Parts: sequence; C-alpha cells; structure tokens
Amino acid sequence: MSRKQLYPLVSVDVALFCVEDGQLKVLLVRRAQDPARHAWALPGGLIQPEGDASLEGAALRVLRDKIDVHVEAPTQVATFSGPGRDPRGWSMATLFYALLPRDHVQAVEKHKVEQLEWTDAHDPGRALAFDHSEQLASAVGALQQRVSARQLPLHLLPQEFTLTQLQRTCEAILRRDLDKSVFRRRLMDSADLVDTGRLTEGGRQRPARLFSAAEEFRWG
Amino acid sequence: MSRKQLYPLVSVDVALFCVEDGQLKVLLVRRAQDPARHAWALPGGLIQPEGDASLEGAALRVLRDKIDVHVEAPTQVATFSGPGRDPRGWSMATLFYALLPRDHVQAVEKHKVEQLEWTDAHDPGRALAFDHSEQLASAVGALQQRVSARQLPLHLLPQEFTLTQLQRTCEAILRRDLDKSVFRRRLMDSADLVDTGRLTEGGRQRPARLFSAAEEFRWG
DNA sequence: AGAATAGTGTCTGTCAGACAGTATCGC
DNA sequence: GCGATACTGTCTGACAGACACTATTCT
Repeated sequence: MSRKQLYPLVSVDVALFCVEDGQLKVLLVRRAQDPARHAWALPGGLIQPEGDASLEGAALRVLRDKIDVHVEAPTQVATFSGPGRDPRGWSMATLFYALLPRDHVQAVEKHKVEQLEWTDAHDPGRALAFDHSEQLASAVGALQQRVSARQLPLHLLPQEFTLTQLQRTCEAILRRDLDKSVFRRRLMDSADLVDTGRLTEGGRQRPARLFSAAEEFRWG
Repeated sequence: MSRKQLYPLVSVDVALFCVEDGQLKVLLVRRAQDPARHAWALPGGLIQPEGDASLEGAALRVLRDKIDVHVEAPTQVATFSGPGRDPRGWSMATLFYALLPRDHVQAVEKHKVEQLEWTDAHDPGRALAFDHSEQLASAVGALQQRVSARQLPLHLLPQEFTLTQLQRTCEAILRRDLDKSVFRRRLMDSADLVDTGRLTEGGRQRPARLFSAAEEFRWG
C-alpha cells in the first residue's frame, strides 16, 4: 500500500469469553482472508459508517455476522493504534469484550471464517495475528479487574445457577481459588442476585438453591 | 456533508487537568474554527496518519501545538463514536487525560485557538461542544477511580512537595475531605515517595518534610 | 504564650481469610 | 452409615475512620 494515507483504517475487535470445564475461554477465528490469512485472531472487522450506529454497534455486528451470536452489552476496553499494527497501513482497532452464557456455546460457523476455536484465554498457546495477543491480555485484565471489584459475571452463567457455579466462574476468571464462606458472605448483600426458590435436582448430593440475575442487573 | 462516507473522522480529545486553589481544573479552549466555532471544548484534533505514531502521540501533538505544553504519559480513557456527534459525519474520538504540575500552569496561548481557560472540572458551568461534556465527566471519573485505587497523582505536584499538598490534591480530585492520619499511614508503605530530607522554609509554622516522586514512579 | 501547621497514637468497627463445623441429599 | 456437596459459624488479623494528642516553627 503506497497510496498517501489520509484516513486511518478503523476496526473493532472482540474478545468473546465463556467459561467451560472450569476454564476461562476465548473465541478465536482462523482468518480466511489477507492480511494474516490462516493466522488465528480475535474476531473483528472494519467499521461501516453506513450501517454502524457506534463502535459498540459494530462489535455486535461482527459477532452476528461472523459467529451468529448475540450478547449483552459488549464492554469497551481500549483502542489500539499505530502505523505498524496492520500491514495495510495506519490503523486503529477498538477492543471490546463480551460474555457468552455457558448454555449458548454452540457458536455456529459462518462464511468468511475458516475455523472457530474456544481456547484458554489466559494462555492461548500461540501467537495471534496483528497485536491481538496484546489485546487479549488487555481484555482478560479488564475482565479480571471488574470481577475483583465485586462485579458478578452473571452473563457467563445460564438463566438459573447455583452459588457454587458462580464461584467456579469467578475462580476461572481470576485463576485462583476463592473461599466459599467469604464468597457467600459477600453475596448476602448483593442486590444482583435473586433466590428463585427452586433447587437443583438429580445430583447425588444435597440439592443447591438456584439463583438468577436480578431484573436491574447490568454488566457495567 | 452529503458525500458518501467511506471513512470515519478520527480525532483525539484531551482533558488536561491541574489543581489550583484546592480545586481540580480542566483546560477548555474556545474553538476558532467550524464546526462549533466559538463554543468551548476540550482541546482536540484530527489524526494525522503521516505524522502520528499512535493515538497517544496525536494527543501529545495536540497539546504541543495548541497549548505549547508537554506532559507525562497521557492516559487513554475511552473512544466515543457515532454518526451524530460531529456535524461533519460519522466520527470517533479517543479521549485522553493528562496531568499538569501546578508550577507549569502558564499555558501559553497559540494560534488557531481563540481563548484558553482553566475551569472547575467537576462543574464547568457551561455546555461544551460535541459530546465533550460527557467526555469530561468520563475523564474525571477515570481519574477519580485511579486515585481511589491508591494511585498517587504526583504529576499534578511540583518536583518537591509536602504530604499536606499531596493530600489537598487528592481531596480536590475526589471532592471530599480525607483524614490526615489515615492518609499518612497509607503512605508509609508507598514505594512511590522519596523523603528528600529537606524541609519547607518561610512558613510561619512548623516546617514540613519535602518529598519527591520515586525514580520508578509511573502513572498507569 | 499563642497561632498555625506538622506529625503521631489509639480506640473501634468492619471485613477478608482461614478453617472447622453442621445439613441434607443419593446410595 | 458413608460419600458428596451445600451451607453456616467463629476466630483472627489487617485496616479504615474518627479523633485526640504531641511537636515545632514564627510572631
């Protein structure tokens, strides 16, 4: 690209998280087009000023078109920029993360993308295209900070869940064990949780109470 | 502007803070050019892909060109976007804030800008151009969050300062009084402060110890 | 001595961590 | 009863808030 560049390339990238097998996972796509064809990357795409109402709208569109999935409230993390991060020229990418409930993890493959894969978000085990390795680390850090600050990652859980499931989810995000007693004591006061009155069934142990997110719960 | 828009307008805006008279202040400029000519706004400007190494570099350039000032480490807050925020079309602006030491507050006026003014950052007392009122609130919030999380706003202070000055600075940011004993107790452990061994002179009361930022201190 | 600001000591309540104990299910 | 998981109680140490106290300068 040797044209005189008046405008930067503007895109959004999305770190879509889920928790499975006690592990925080992120969705990676194998790129089907240049640049960085065949490399693993976070899903992303260029802004479409005609169609997008905002960067957040663009992030939702990317998830809808590439992964065929809808999420609540993508959260903006930061904007990465510079002349070197994309071979096509001066570019910037605004990074979002989003949380996918564990019972929605049937991400359907679509066109344009060769392959999808859920990978350990803390250690994807490969270099990602562009600056996406750095972006992923930022997104994980932002998510951890939120959870450390007592925000409950309820969007990662099914409609109804037990306190133990919630604890395991937080542990997967923070990558350390939490004390059950401390964890529950803090949740006593939480206005974000509603006791449904129902209990788990079918386990071969004492049933657990089922909770759901309060009507007013918002991530952010 | 009715041309079919392929690229969004990309700019940076900067909330430059200082603390003066026990008040957190932000630098506003009166715009000399359309759009929003004559309106008060945060200093900002369009990205120049030819010259800027990154968005942060663009923020530094804006401060240098418009205000003739250099600051340490502008901090990225968020990116605002949408078709409606600038009359010229689909636009996005990445917001930074920066801290100016109280002894550097001789911001020189330059061309392009009609007027500069330091204004109460918590209550600028006027509507700002574009979405800059919202941006300012975000920047203040981000700064407050940092200070609440124990980060010391040393870049707002002169080279050497007393603990009382530091406390007054934090109070101006958080807009509430802090307890002297508690404040100092926490600073005992801080690796960010170095006791210079010098004392204030010239006051008509007991001299105070002078501190400076540690070599390793970084904002962020 | 008195004003003014610098700096310290101490009591108390809150809360996190650690860990042990009790409860209730299936088998 | 036993294994397994759900849930609760309690001790302790760290720390924040509140507030009174001492220290050191100038006038």
